[in-house]
Amino acid sequence: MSSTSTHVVTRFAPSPTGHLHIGGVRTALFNWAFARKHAGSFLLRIEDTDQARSSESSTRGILEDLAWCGIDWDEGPEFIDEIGRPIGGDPRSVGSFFQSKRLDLYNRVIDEMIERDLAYPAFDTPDQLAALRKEADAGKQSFRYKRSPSYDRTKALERMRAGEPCVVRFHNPDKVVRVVDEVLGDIHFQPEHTDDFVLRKADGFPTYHFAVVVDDQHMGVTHILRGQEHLNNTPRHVALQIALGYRTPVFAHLPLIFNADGSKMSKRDKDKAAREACNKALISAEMIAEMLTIVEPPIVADEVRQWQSDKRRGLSADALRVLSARINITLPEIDVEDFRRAGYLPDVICNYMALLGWNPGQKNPDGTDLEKFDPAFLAANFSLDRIGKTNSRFDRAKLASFNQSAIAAMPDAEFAERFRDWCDVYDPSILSRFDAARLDLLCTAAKPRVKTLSEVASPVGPVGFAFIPDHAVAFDHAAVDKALKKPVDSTTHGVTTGAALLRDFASELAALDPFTAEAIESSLKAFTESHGVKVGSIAQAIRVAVTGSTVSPGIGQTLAILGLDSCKSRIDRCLREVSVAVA
RNA sequence: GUCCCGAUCGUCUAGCCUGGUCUAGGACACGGCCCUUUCAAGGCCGGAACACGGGUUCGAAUCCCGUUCGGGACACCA
Repeated sequence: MSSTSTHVVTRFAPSPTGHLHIGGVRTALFNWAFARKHAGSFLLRIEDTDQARSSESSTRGILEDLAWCGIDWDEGPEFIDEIGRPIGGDPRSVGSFFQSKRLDLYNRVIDEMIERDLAYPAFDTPDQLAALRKEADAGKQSFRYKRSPSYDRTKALERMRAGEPCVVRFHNPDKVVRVVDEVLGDIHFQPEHTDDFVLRKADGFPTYHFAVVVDDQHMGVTHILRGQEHLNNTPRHVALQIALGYRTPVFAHLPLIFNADGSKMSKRDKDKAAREACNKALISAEMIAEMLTIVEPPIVADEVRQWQSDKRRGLSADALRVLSARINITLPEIDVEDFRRAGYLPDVICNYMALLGWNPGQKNPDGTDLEKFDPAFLAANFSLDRIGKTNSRFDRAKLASFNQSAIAAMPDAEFAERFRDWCDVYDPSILSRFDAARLDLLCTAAKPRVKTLSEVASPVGPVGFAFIPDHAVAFDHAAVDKALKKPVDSTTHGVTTGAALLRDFASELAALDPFTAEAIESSLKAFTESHGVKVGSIAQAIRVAVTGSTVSPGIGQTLAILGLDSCKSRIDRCLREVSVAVA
């Protein structure tokens, strides 16, 4: 492949029938990286030839998702990203980038093909086709449509011109088709497996196979990187290209990505997880419907029952979100939007996805494999020959680990900014509940402990204590026993308890000014020295009093985040409850 | 069922093309220890894989064939 003579053009061509799937991110990313690497163009084309399933809102969502990932397209629908940068456009005048707006082109090509008998109208009804399929099935053969030898072309053309509804099929020559794939090598498909597939549907829209070939030609696409599920479509595309005298682009079929259990990653996984959790917890349809009354449109118990019993049924994204929050489960992330909401960083997502099927094959200075890199590195190092052949499983734990280390490596201020951006979109109330200084403290404490941004705001996350009202702190029994009631040796007070130490320390705390993490820590040091106790014995007592558990960030940070009033209130309440329990 | 593709630790993978340096390396996860006011992070250590069978060769994870297993495609969806 000579990189000097050809201007590389790659493309990502989603159909706008939903959100951008995480698997789509990798396909888009590889096409993007390949174009960048060769100083070519990456274009985005919207394949909206399925009139029933395509939607404009879905198109917008996909553009947003791609842009958020940092995958910018040189050509395609115009879009302004979050920092006001324009993406897309049509510098070579090859648009439109919506297939639904290219019908004239497809029809011109179809007419020419019919003229040359490269294509022909067919009038079979769906029922007839179903019967043929059934017949083939019974004969243990795979069904393939071929024009019958008795086909009367003249008559068929007359019927078509008379306006009789029909599809147009490709008159596929019986020839061996060779597919050259940069990942898989040469693959040969025998003539007996070719078929006369449909080029134009009865509704006048092109099929995927036809539109893709025409568009790739007319848009000058040189390299097609796509999922392996398209491998069996490729001989069709190549046969069409040959018949039409088109260039054959370079193909690279990417290995597939599955769930950890080997199942297909699908939107239905969210329904499955929610359904199983409801069943396990014996939550009735009525209770679920009750939880979902706030969803628009409201969902009634009958619908819930159907959803519970029928695996093929799905609840709306909103409904699933509300339900999962109410029953306190985490839904599996499937779409880019899910990962964004969960608080994964776009660069980390790109990094991790790139590793599923591609590997830079380089070492770090310490001898370990180079695995962590940014999009710029990918753009500079991406190559087809390092794409693997084996399917992979999506490992959320590894993604989370990458995200955690990326977060930990960030300066505090940057992390706080990222978290504020996240709040803006997903939970703006946090921004009004915490003043700027407290939010910064919270972020500093959370940063080394969270894997995602959403974890910062989670009541069960490492700084969850800050999101619980003072009166609602639940004191863990075992923690209370261990940190407050168990005897503690003090050189000045003899045998005492955490609770007693806590009472003493609380008054010192009240006198602290300023109430900062550093001041609290040094006051704590002084207290332990004067009382001759270990730091742990008092620190754990405080921790249990203000968080209800023995786990929290550093005690200075923990108290500073809460502020003096909240600390006092929590400590008082704890002491009260403990003494009641003791008495 | 037919066609197509694939096969290295639990998972992602390096190594394979250009056989020996591989008693197979790394990462995530897991277990242990250390550090420590808890948690997280960090440090150290550990268990863990060439699917199987034939060939070629002095020598095979690497090349060839077969078996098995896994996956994909078989629409007027894309």
